Amino acid sequence: MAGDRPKRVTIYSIARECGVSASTVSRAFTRPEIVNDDVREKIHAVARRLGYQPNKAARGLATGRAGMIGLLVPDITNPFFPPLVRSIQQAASVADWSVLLVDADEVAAEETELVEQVRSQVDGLIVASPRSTDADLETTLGDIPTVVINRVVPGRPSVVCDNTTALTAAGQHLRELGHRRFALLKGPEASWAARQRSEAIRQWAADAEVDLVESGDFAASYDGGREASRAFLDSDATAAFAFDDLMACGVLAGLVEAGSSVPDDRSLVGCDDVLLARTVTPSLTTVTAPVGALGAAAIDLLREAIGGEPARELRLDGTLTLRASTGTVPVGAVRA
Amino acid sequence: MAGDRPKRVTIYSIARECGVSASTVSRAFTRPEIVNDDVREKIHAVARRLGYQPNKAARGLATGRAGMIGLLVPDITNPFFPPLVRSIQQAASVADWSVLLVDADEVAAEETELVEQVRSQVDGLIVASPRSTDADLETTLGDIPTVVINRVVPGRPSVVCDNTTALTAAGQHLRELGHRRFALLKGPEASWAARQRSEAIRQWAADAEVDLVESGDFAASYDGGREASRAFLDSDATAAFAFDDLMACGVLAGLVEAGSSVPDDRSLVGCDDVLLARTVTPSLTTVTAPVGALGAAAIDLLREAIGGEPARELRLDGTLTLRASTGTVPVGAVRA
DNA sequence: ATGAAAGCGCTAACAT
DNA sequence: ATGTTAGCGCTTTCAT
Repeated sequence: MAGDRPKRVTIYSIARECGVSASTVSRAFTRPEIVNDDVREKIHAVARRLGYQPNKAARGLATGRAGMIGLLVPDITNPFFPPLVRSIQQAASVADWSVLLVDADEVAAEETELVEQVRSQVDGLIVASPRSTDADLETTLGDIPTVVINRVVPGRPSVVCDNTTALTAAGQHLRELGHRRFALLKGPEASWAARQRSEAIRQWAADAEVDLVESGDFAASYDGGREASRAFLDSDATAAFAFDDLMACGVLAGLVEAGSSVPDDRSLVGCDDVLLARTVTPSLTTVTAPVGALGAAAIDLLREAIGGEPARELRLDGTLTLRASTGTVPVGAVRA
Repeated sequence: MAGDRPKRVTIYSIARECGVSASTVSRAFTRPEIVNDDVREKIHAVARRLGYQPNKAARGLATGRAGMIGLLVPDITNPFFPPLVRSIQQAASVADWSVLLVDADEVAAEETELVEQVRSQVDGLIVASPRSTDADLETTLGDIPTVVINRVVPGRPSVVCDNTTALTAAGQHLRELGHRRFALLKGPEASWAARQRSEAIRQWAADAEVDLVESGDFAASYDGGREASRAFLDSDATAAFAFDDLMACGVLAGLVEAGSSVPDDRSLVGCDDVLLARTVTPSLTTVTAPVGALGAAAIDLLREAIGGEPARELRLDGTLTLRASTGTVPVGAVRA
């Protein structure tokens, strides 16, 4: 019967077993090169045999480095975030960081409180698409190294997915399909990304000299999209930009329910390219976000921030992905 | 300019500021009732002013309680998990636990290694739908309090969603719609839930005296479903049970592509009732899992396990949710 | 190259 | 009710 681990395995138990001091054991793990080959081998062997795992809390206490980062998301339930969480976690683990996930449940007030709670236990923070105001963020974040995803906060390192180019391309695409009147179904005003996307589309519409009717903001959810579909129907636009894919799916459902067919009667483009975008019928023309790169960049920036390097603002371009939700404008729809 | 927090705020800085000992400060937070009202007030006031946050690592070191639990999921990207993660996190936070999320990326070998890594930093573990074998789980888990979700592991507390009743109801429903020949599109053999679901359906089919053709196992993913759709088409079944909604969506896509219409030509039922199930066209008849209750129960069980209480095995019933993917058997499809 | 000792921030006896 | 002290497991000077 192997595996009779009586109590906890610490550097002390190992030290005793090996006839060395605890410091040597510690060194054998943290700076192996400075301990003699034979004793290092022995220590490692014993450690493995005993199933030793360094106590991160203790190490953190001693070093001031927690070995953990906090990841704050507004809504883990939103399909945009799980892949992002994964990519961040993967990048974090190569930097030897665990990830403390915190879900704010889409309420801004929670965000600041939650940050307050985790700040003592982490080396740094990644906050994704926060809903709080800049001012609130600034005061609760204080001097804890933080990188912001999909938002730009003055003085903080950030990495955003820039959808401007792709959204412009989407507009052009629709224009070539004959559309001249567009609906902009706006996302939550509190979302930086929503504002950025709206601005990009506004800009494009002005340049392209097409009509744009804005409505919203709507919740970044399926139900928000249902609501938005009414606005789409009420406008006499033939094509719409939804804030994100989730909302677009709701719009789709609303349109179908109202007897409007996509893409035959109306065209629709989403944003983010979440799983849903591919599985919905018709599949969504959307802007694909570079989620993997986003996560990796966030970790890089965080490392820099902890190292005291100046804050950088990264922008990674989304790319237009053509699918089935966009088509030629229906005959007779083009106004005089 | 407020906010010049010189160094770190500890119980000592507060103690000094208040002219009391550190222990009193500590007590003011951990057992407020045993310290005099006036000094408690003062301590709290100063703490608030200085922005004191107790250092969880230190507290954990001293108490042996980490204030953190680990949550291991096989694939955060699978839409079943985010709502579960949320419900667990909410339940955990009322027990004053933070949640360390660990994504195994669907590879069983990772699971044991990841468990190894976090076990030292958490009070307990919740492992959701693990893919590892019982034996592997048992050895890596060792004596760390653990509750298992959607799987039964001898000797461990567990809470599962029992889909037997609902699946049986689904079968009955389909039978009433005239279906007599069914396809069972099986999920990953390593998944306990998959085996359980298959068994339930097998049982029902035998009792109901209908034909059942099994195929799989298929990956619990959209692509797995695409693959499974072939098997469905090859069998001459008129209705199929997919392992889960995600797979069902893939099946749907495969059928559509092959020119088969749901529910006109074939019926399909999923399982879990993830967001996708509602948004896909046609929306999926599926078994709704009580995700909130699952999370709450898991935390309860974990608390019990940590308290040394004997392991309980909870089963929470899923409920059948009728939607648009099931319909009457097509004329002529009923065999002699 | 290794050991001894102090200390990270906190809690928990044990005094008083 | 409050102060003193020791110690959680680890790292890190400082000696040797």
